[in-house]
Amino acid sequence: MEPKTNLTDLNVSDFAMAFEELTRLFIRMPSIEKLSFTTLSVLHTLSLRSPMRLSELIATEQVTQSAITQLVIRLERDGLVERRPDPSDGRAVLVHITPQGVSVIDSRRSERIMRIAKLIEGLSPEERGAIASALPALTRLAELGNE
Amino acid sequence: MEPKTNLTDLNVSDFAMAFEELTRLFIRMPSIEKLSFTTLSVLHTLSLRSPMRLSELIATEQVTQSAITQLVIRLERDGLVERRPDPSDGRAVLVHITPQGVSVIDSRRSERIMRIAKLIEGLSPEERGAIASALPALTRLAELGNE
DNA sequence: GACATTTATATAAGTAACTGATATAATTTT
DNA sequence: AAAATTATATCAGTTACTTATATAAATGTC
Repeated sequence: MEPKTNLTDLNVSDFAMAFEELTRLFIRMPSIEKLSFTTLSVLHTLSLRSPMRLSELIATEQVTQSAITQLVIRLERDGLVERRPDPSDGRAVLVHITPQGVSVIDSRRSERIMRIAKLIEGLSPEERGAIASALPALTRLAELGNE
Repeated sequence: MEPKTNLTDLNVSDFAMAFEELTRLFIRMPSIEKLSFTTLSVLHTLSLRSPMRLSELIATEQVTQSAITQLVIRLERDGLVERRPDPSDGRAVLVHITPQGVSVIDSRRSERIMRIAKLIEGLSPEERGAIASALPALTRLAELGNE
């Protein structure tokens, strides 16, 4: 019998190392799309909540207001979002994700899921179980990270 | 007593969703550096193994050979790597990471570790334990992903 | 062992996506 | 109403990419 390690405290450095690798792996995964990282991040944000103002998008991304304005114009040109006026504020622009925009995110997600499934096949049932048990905690960690 | 869920099979879609958020969180984390994603990725690769040929770096990144050549020239200009001839092949260039290059990676890593530590404080001991138990499996998953 | 092919990198020219500075127009504050 | 603030757009300049092509060393051919 192996010792119960469930109460072992979490070594932050080990965690960071593991996630450094996983993050790289994750980012590289869906290699088909030709969209930049920032572009995909904006689309992803909009896939969680749409519409959003340009100013709200600026807060979530790490680029300037000018960059977001131009990026959203390109996204609209490509049919992935629509820009509409905000009835409650004549200055503002509400960015709506289009069905086509949603499908970009969805298809990337399903490609990622397929590839992850292949990797997971290489794990033992115990390893899979350990990850499954940690998922709720990992999800909560991500939530904490979004303030 | 809670049911033993260690043998529960891992739901890939849940896993992908959790990691989608964690990846975004992770990427945004060290916001100080002004280096592009590809640049940091090359530096990180070199922090794991140095020297490497340009051609090897091309294989690990998702940009063209031309882009890598230019990127490494910029990294050398900034003192983060050195380009030296390969004694065993007159065509090749060996890219060595410099101490300054290593320190870029290290300081990003420690900043990330500090921020993660803060987040982890918000988890319960049980949650921390669950993640700790999953770390070996997650590390192996990342290894599987690197072929 | 010259000749053709392949491999490793560099260079050139063009483009896309950013930055910083400034402009415009709507809203809010005084 | 005027002044200050906020939300977005525009402009000019820069950086990091792309594709196509060049160069030079190594390898394979006969």
